[in-house]
Amino acid sequence: MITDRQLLILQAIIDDFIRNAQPIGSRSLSKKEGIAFSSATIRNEMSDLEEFGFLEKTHTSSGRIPSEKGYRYYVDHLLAPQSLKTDDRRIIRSIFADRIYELEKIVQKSAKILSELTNYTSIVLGPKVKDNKLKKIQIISLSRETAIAIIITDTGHVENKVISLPPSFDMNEIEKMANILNDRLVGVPLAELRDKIYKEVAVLLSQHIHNYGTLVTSLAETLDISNPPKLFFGGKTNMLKQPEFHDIDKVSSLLSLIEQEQGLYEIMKQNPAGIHVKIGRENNNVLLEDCSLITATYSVGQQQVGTIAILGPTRMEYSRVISLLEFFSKDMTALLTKLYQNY
Amino acid sequence: MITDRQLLILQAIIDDFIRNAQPIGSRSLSKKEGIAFSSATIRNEMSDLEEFGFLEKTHTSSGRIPSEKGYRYYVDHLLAPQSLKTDDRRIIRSIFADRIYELEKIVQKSAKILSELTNYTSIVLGPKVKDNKLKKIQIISLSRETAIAIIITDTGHVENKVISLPPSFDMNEIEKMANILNDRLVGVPLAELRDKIYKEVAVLLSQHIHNYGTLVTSLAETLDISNPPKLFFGGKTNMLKQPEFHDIDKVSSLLSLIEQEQGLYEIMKQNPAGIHVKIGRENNNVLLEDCSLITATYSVGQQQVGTIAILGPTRMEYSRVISLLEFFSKDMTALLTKLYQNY
DNA sequence: GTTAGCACTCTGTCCTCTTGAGTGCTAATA
DNA sequence: TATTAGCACTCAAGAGGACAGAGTGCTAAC
Repeated sequence: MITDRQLLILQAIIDDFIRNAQPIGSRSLSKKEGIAFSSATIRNEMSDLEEFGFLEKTHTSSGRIPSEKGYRYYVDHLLAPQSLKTDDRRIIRSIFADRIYELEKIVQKSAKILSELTNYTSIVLGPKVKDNKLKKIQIISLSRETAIAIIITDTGHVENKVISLPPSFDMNEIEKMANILNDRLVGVPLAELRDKIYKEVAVLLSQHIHNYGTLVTSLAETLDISNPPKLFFGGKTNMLKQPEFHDIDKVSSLLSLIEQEQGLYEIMKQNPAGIHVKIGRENNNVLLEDCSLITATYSVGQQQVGTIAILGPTRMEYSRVISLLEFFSKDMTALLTKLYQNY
Repeated sequence: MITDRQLLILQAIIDDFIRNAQPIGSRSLSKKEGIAFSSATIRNEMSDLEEFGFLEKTHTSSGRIPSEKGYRYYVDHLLAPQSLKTDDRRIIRSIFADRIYELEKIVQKSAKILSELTNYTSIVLGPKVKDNKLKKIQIISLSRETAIAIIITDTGHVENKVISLPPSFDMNEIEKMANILNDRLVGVPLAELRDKIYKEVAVLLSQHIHNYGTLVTSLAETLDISNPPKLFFGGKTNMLKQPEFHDIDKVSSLLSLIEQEQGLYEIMKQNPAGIHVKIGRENNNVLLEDCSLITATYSVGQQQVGTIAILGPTRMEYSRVISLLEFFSKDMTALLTKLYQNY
């Protein structure tokens, strides 16, 4: 079994490594405050910890560094729940201080501030709109061939799409069309609009509008708001500041992954409520082998709407980042709930 | 005076350096096709070219590399107008092939494709909306305290803003308000909306609407669409592939510049029509000392609406990039003119 | 005016040596 | 029996030297 002293040493090593990014040896560790045993004793304990798989060596006579398993144990058992500095609280609160009504702007600003606070890369998966329900749809004619559909959802999200009109469409019929759409589609989740248009609206349109054939397809396809939630980033280049990423090739492929978005989206979207830590290879992605990803979710009322994550090296300040995200996610949820729940 | 043979040599050196990123010496140059003189002769000519300031050495016994002045001469006088490969044409045309009606999407896609085609970073300054004229404004109530203003411009650009309503605002007055706004503001350039609201609309609102005081401020401030045009990027990380940016610190500060946007925006916004090349320090920015920026503009009809740029190392394939941008800007202008001019 | 030849220079690479920080093992100690 | 001191050993990183390769500038010959 693992002893208390071993845990003390493990914790000291990981804390030190997170700070200095350097392998740490028995002698320097023995000089640390709170460590009262000789370097020889520490060597023995380290050797045991290595056998358990919590530590690794970079070469035979180097100091030890934490292994993935070591970080995992540290995160699961050794993390002292650190309370946030008032400064940090204040800065996070400032995100929500301005009266901003657009969710996207809040999300964008959050990404920026979280990356500045942590010096890592922040990724925010914006609110899922496709679960939102249609509140109102407006159609405004633009030219002979095009009109704009403005879609407003129950959470206050607004989206506009250009729809193309059939060649000989009568402008007077726009209002009729809008009425039909509102009549039938209000309250329908955005993801189901397309279906509903084909199934219910098409019939009605055929009764009231000339030339409805191509119009139905055009409507159904443009109102199909199944576009995945947007990803927002902050501090994309913060990775470059970390000593473990001073290798151009590593950093290059990592940044490509970030820029591509697709890969990260897959990772972000499957996120259960609460705070989760994925360390190194737990991310199931070669490019993220040396990274850890800490995710948190935010909600409107009880409904979880988005995910926020911090991406850093495995040698990440877990404690601080977790506290930040906890605080942030609580505040964000509170704000969103207040703003949008009663629509 | 500079002789024809010197120009031939200068051109050969620059072409070679653009390809291989290695200083080039007299002997290897003498082996090149089209160069019929001995290495000694070339050495003499190179020495002259260096005296003129067109070439540099990295150290006393190294081969030569082009100086900024060398590139400048090359771009101004030696560039053979290269015609585009049909492949490239096809790919650029494909941007405009889909029936996309939203300008932003076209711009975004352009940035992506141009960066893929060149392997450099592309930057597109989106259309200036503030010169657009208001075509229609719609107001849709959202909650007790908020409503959405939808602003449509003569170029088909749509923007929505949340406006906050005074506490005891009567919902029935929304339509009245919208009518007043439309009546007074249609045809007004977006940049002047704010002014016009204070000067003309305020009076009218005071006559027809209770509680108009805070409403006017709220309207004026939210409808103030002086937000600068957006910047779109493609291939932000392409810089990392260039051998001259294999230095982390250099690349890090350059990417920060790109991520900040502000600096680049300043550079992009002041752009006269046509294609322009800025080499190294001509960019007036320490971080861009080793970069060249080639910009082109695009228009709707006669009105120039945006700028597109390619950012690469000074050792850039000027000829190819210029051809690409020329072709692109012509096509883009043609498409936009067709789509939006007759609104 | 052009070219051949030669002495010289600088970079990059390879090798060796040395130092310092670390380890593991063994024997002495509390 | 658990801890510590001591010692031999290992490895990385840095310094210094030797050397090959690619280049230059200059001078003299063509």
